[in-house]
Amino acid sequence: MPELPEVETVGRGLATALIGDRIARAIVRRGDLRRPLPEGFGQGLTGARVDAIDRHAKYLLVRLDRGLIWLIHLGMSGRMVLTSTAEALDPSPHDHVIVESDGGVRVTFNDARRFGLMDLFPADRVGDHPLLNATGPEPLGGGFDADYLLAAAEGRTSPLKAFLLDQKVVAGLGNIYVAEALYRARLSPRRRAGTLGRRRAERLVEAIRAVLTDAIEAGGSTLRDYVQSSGELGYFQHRFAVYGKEGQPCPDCHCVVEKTGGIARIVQSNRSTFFCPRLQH
DNA sequence: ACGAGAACCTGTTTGC
DNA sequence: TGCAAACAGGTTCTCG
Repeated sequence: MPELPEVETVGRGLATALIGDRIARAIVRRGDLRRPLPEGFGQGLTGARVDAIDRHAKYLLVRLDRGLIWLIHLGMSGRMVLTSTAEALDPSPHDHVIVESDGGVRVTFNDARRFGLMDLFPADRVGDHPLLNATGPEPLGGGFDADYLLAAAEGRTSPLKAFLLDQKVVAGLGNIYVAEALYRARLSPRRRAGTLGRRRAERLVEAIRAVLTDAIEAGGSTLRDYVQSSGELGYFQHRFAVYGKEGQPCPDCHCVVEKTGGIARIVQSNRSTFFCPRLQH
């Protein structure tokens, strides 16, 4: 489910709910996530104060006092649900980790597929954490520009779709926002990365930034509603131009479903790709 | 080193 | 309606 904008939204929701408070209780119902939770995970969280929450790629870094970082990745199906500790504890299936603050907030990590993961480690080791080191620049940060992308794409024969999904190239894009960014940049997902060239690289960088910024904004507005109602963070449906729109008219060129018209769906790297074959080259 | 594909796991949607 | 296949927004491993 979550790509960069969703993770950003979850982080903001957690920050509002938790920062400044201490973790009064941590319950591990199932520790075999994508990787097993580390030894002493629950005890390490208990009693710690939440000082800050940062996002790096699709990871959340919950900075605790005592020099610890609680690392969270939501995987494909991970969700964070906020409720009140005043309610009775009544876990649903796939509620794997439950954390309660002394401020009365209960945070439930639910993840049916268990592709998500958590870790707890000393903050001074953040620089050499293998998971965090495996990611490229933040797309909304200063290190991501046409020069960088051009250099990264040099000589690469893989399609732009696979290239942009590679977290070492740029951090935080997933299947949805790659499709949306390529559409916005008018670039075919099948184009070989190495054929990008400067002008297209500039367009692509701009499109990636714009698509993510829009989605984060949309997440911010849904956050206000969700925190008050369902308590579920980060699950929002931004309106997409091409993702999931197979067979529908292209929003920009209005081409319709014939041989060459409408939004097409193809499979690349075992994932669905949506694009407008008429506009994207 | 790179790229393609399978694998991890479970729930939901689609198709016959 | 029922059942099986396909599919799901992520990452990582293996193989060529």
